[in-house]
Amino acid sequence: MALTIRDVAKAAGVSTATVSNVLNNTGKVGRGTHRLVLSAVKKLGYFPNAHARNLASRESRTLGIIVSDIENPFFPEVIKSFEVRARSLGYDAILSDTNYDTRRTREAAERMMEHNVRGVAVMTSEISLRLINEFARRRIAVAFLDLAPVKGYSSNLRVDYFSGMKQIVEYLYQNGHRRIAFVAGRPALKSNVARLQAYENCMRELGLEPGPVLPGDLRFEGGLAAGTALLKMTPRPTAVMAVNDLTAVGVIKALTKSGVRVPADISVTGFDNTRLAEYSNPSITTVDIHRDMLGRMAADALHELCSAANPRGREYQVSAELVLGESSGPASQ
Amino acid sequence: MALTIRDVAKAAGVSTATVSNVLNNTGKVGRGTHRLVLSAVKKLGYFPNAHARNLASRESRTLGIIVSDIENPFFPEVIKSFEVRARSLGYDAILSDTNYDTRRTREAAERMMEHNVRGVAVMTSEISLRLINEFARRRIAVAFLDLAPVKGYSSNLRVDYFSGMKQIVEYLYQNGHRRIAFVAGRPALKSNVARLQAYENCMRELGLEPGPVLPGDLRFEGGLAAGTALLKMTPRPTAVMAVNDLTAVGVIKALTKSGVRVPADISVTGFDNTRLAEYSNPSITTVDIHRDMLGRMAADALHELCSAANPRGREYQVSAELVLGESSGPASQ
DNA sequence: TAATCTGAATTAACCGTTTAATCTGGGTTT
DNA sequence: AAACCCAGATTAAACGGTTAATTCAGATTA
Repeated sequence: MALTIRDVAKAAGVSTATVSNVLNNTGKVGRGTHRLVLSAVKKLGYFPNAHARNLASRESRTLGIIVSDIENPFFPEVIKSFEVRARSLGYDAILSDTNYDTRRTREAAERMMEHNVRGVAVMTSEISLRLINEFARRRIAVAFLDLAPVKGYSSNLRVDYFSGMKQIVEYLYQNGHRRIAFVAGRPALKSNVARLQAYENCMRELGLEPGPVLPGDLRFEGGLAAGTALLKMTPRPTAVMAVNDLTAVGVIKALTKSGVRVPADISVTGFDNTRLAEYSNPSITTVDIHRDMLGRMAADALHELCSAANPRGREYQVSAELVLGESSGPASQ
Repeated sequence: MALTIRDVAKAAGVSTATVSNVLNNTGKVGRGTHRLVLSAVKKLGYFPNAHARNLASRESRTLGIIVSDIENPFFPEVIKSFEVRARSLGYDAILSDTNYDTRRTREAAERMMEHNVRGVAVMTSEISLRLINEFARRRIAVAFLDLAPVKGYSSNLRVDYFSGMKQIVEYLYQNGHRRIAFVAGRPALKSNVARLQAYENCMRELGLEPGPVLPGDLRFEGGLAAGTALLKMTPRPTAVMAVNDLTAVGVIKALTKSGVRVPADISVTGFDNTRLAEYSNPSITTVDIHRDMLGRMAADALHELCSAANPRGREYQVSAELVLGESSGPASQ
């Protein structure tokens, strides 16, 4: 059917092993032959079959990444930097999306095994313990996002939510805010819980009573609902911290629709520093958690686990940084 | 290393061929044996190696999709529906991102060949004719987005920009707008040119002079610059049509920052109906081009090309539909 | 009863690479 | 000149599946 290494070998008048050695730069081939083979490759327009390669070589050169929702603006940047880094480390990268669904998560994990990945970055909470163990059994390296305690063959990327939340709370405090509400996400997600707890701890550290805490869903709609609920509260909070940017956008939308001004009447903050924070009107005060670094570190973590002789999982810290926008200001008296 | 079909065969006390036939549901295996094999598969936790499968079976069951930028909010939804459809048609799907870069586009195309895809959806303009021909030579089905004339082994998905633009222009016209500016995208992209031409034609159809046309880049920054430029114009347009939503957001940002009210002073419209249009404050009047349908149709188009005995490329139409938001209204006098 | 048929299983070749083991022949060493 | 080396090539056995060709046992038919 398509071109094979044999065609190239024949065209160059050498054996397939020689062609393979040229393509893999093993340094076992003389200069003259090397050139000869390369020119045959180019002339024929030959590309090696990735499947045959993967099958024949002892070690797989594929990394996988599983995210919950590619439409969530948090992920594309992570995915991109993961792929770029993976490629520059010599890996092929494959992506699966779970859509927050348990069945799809299982299918995604199975796909990773079918594709014989060397390692996989798991950036979703829906994954079951059974699958995690299955990865371990197959000696597939795993990098979790805010999920697992570090075990033998898995590392963990820990976003420093506490520091991020602390920066927001202190900033608001310095601007005179004392009643600071929080719009949470679904407690099923570990990272949502971590964010909420960080908020509560930071409030207490400053001698403030946490709350009110409103339920949300990480989505625009949840922010809208929370914003509407906020309007009915007495005394009304002077600031609202949302669990992520999208929620903050919803809150702002609900508030401004009712004639409440942001930030003159209420300050609103987000989290994640997605592009949305910048696009929003007013732009959102938020926390940058370096998503590109996150993707890169995931690839690095997997590479480290894969290449170490006696791999030990590590804990990676991803720092967070306050980014001021137009959605926050001094507390209204 | 990992489990193979031989392990399963041994555990079930049958040959590998039987296991293969069970897994592929060829219907050549008796009921009893079938059950026996399945239980062995389950007990061992076996998953077939996708590479070996792809290599051994004559026909590849993989489809690829190449997009220019996964961070562009236009694409994630397209990718998602493409993958879902591909999977339900029995294909594995792989994704590559070109980052608007020619070299990366070439690498993406090569990756598709290396992975021996059966067909590929090309949703970027940077692709070269040489690569397109290479696809044809290898009998790889191709589905283009707004790009190629239909040839033998490729189909084309044509978004009805004209209808979309017409709906916006007529809506603005009915609301009293006569001076309607346009913020374009980079002319290197076919779809940008199509949008611009549609705008110009629609204006002329209504007896209006097209223009001014401002340069943009499909990005927030371009919108910002265009918005700033607009403020200096006399007579100032009463409405601005942006080439996409992101640009519209930038335009709105620049205008409101200078105290110009949207839509009271100037109406602004976008295109694509990304979630951004909804999140924006004010929300954006835009055109929905059914991105989920786009992804699904791409997969369908490829499947059709792959499965037909004598494949003929087709032209697919993707309709467009006006979605009213808060960013537009009657023309200021 | 012998011949034939048929459904269900097996055998073995093949898919396109990699790679360990082997071969080859001219240059060094003694 | 015989013995030895070694860089540079080849040979052939995997890798984990699929599938056409083949075998086999039991049921059907003449």
